[in-house]
Amino acid sequence: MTVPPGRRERKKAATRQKIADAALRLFLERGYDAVGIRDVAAEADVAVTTLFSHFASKEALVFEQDQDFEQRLTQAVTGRAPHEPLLPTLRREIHALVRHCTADGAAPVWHMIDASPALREYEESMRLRHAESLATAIAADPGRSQTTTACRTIARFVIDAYALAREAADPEAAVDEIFRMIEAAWETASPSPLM
Amino acid sequence: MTVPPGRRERKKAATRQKIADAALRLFLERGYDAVGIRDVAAEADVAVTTLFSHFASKEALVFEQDQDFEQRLTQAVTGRAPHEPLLPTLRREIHALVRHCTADGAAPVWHMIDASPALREYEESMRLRHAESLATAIAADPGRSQTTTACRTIARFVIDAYALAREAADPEAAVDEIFRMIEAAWETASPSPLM
DNA sequence: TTTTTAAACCCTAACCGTTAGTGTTACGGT
DNA sequence: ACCGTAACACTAACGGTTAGGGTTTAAAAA
Repeated sequence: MTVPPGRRERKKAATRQKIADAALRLFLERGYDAVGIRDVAAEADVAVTTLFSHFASKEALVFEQDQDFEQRLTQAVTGRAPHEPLLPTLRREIHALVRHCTADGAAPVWHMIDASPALREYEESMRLRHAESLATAIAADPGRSQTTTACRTIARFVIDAYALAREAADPEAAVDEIFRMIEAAWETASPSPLM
Repeated sequence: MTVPPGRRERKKAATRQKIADAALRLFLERGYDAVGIRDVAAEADVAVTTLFSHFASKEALVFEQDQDFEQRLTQAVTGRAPHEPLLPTLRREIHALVRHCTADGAAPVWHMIDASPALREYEESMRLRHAESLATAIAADPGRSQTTTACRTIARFVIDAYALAREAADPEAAVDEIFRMIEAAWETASPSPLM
């Protein structure tokens, strides 16, 4: 698998990267709102239509690689050792993700995101999609008997944990605090106790 | 209070209503995406700029009166009888809101919303704002000692309950199921037990 | 009352993200 | 060597949104 990619795919990847780099550079230099799509295309030396064949929207230029987010969460669920409990696994993963985006190098980018309502909104709707994927992964987990609603609820709560922790004064501690609440909610949704 | 409003304010309110009515009529007739802002303005017989002085965006035309949502939730918290527990109050309110928007008359509008990604996204970002207001209201509740993070978390969970219940097969039952989970989370966040 | 202020409204023209239509180039399979 | 097609370019437009600048009229000040 992963045969040596041909010249074609390498060129395509290079173009995509060139666009993403140009976009990030301009956005950080002049501010997201002050940079137009036409500016980015010119800086990357591509046509506007080409830009949009690589990125679905202006906002997507900023969240270039955040399909990882979705995959990491669902894989944490589906790919964990058998009998390993669900929520500690998710907590560890959220910890890692929060740490990743509160790292020093990422600060300017997140500052830019927080400053733009359009970007905040986009990020939120991204997270909604992530929550749906996560809910599906949780519902498919073997040896589990919660309702569909409970699974979707927990998935939302986990995504909320990420969003809230990012904004908290002490993100790491916030993850733990919120996950204590989620654990309690999850146990309540279990069909066994007192039945 | 509420002195007789002058002619000016009455005219303004009438214009706003005329725009909202025209918009809803056209949207339901032809579909949200097939109707342009210029169409709505023409139907309401106002200038496009006037339309935008009453509504911040095209999507806001659809969610015309949903500031109620925010106020109902925060007032349910701040205006409840002393010593009345928080979560049952919120559960009752969410029940009412879910019932309201799953009522028969509201079906066409919600069908339209579900059919448009732009509207779904807008609604979600609206709910984020609602969650923030609710979190503030909860945090300001007297005789309570949860952390800020816990309050924001619970507020999010409550808003999630609304969103998830709306989409569930049996919305009323879903509200109860999710609130059982939220209660457990809330108790875990209380600083008293086992200390 | 008269005068003044400013809110509500109108119109035109544009800005900006995004897309359709239509070619052109050049890689990759045959 | 040849053909199909993926990647890219160019132009022009569409649709939401805003800026600029003007007119009317309710309401507050004189």
